Amino acid sequence: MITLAEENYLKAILSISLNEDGKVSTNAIANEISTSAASVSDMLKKLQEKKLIKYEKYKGVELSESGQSKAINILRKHRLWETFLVNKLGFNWSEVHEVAEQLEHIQSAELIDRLDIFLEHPKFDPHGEPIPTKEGKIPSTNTTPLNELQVNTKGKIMGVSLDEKDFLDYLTKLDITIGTEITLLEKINFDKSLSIKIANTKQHISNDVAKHLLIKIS
Amino acid sequence: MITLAEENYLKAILSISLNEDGKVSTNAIANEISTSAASVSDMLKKLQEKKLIKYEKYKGVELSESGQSKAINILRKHRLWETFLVNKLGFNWSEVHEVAEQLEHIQSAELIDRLDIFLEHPKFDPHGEPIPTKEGKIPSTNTTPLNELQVNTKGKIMGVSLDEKDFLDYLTKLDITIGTEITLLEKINFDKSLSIKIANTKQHISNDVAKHLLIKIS
DNA sequence: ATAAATATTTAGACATGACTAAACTTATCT
DNA sequence: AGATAAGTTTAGTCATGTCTAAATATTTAT
Repeated sequence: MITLAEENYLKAILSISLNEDGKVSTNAIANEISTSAASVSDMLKKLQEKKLIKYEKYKGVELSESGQSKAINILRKHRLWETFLVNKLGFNWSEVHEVAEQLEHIQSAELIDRLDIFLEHPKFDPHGEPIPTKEGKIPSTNTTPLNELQVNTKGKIMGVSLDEKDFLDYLTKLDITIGTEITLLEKINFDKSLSIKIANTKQHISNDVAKHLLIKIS
Repeated sequence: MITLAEENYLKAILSISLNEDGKVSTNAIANEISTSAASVSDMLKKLQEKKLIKYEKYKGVELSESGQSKAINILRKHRLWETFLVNKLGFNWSEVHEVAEQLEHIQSAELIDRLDIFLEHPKFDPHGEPIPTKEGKIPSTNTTPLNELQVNTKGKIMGVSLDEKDFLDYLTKLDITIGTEITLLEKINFDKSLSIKIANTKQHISNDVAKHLLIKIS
């Protein structure tokens, strides 16, 4: 059996792996789940014993086949539950993360199969992120972070890559949501901030915000 | 904060209290949650510290106000989730217990409020048991266990007081479900077993089965 | 190439929640 | 009432997962 703590470590390693390539460092994990590097080090030994990761002391870590499959399944559960919470229970997209973090650990394959059917096999969660398939594939989205676009590019917001209340509430205030048409007007070299146009209104956002907006160029 | 283990103890104490009166014994709890009396003894001390129970060594235990309120809330969550699993996801009534045992520990008052609305404020769970109100009341049902009825009484099955797969599957095999009309034909003194009539068919069931069938006399 | 800074691991402790074995309390039987 | 049985608690141990402080390894800078 896999414990709750172990699941959270696998999830953290997957999440870091998806954002950067190469092995995952102890510190990166410690930072991701707000714990000490020492605790991470302890846990990596246990995950290694269970063959859920490939780990060499001081060399960083990556998920094994079975570890990755488990981690992707947790991600699938997380995104399906978020979809349920927003589409069926009427939660706002900024309110669902914490609850989904609990729900993702419920153990029942049958439950997730039925939830998937009940939601009519959604492809994306409320933040536009792709829902991994039952077979453990994460569909790719062909989107680009807004801060990597060239000036004067026009596109549509397909999703956000950060699931944090403050961030999502701010987007809502800016009238930014999934499907919003957006044009990149100007990049400020000094602080990497961006001028954008949304619904014919000019706005200015920081690089920290822009890098989490996923755009499909039109 | 209350831990998962603590929640399970409160739930066990409530469950025993609902079936018999007076204080709850250490052994009864140990039996209910399949653990040792020693472990129960340890935990009772902790629950006492947190003022969730009233406990005197060797004298048994009862829930405090706040303990009872927490326990009833867990029961409410359990029964709402079971309703969701059966009514929305299409599970059979014999399959939902284990999953609901996990879901009942999800921490979010908002989630349960919204689930209750989504399910249109159900009064009974799939086993006919009353769903406690948000205010912590358990509606009474005015039903009698089948084995306590007098011979020749006719009634309707309103619910079952045991949520165990083998039991529920057996009922299904006997064509017994909620709403089934039933007549008590005969009580056998020797083993307390019963002859009953269901849909004009005579059947014979043990006392162990009968005591978990809740009847409204018609 | 070596020193300093950074990253990682080990050692030792602690809290939680479980266990067995032993001791103690309460109830029951003659 | 005294002995025995049944129920309960205590003592000591263990696994999990966390922590801080110290030791060790790796990387970076001069």
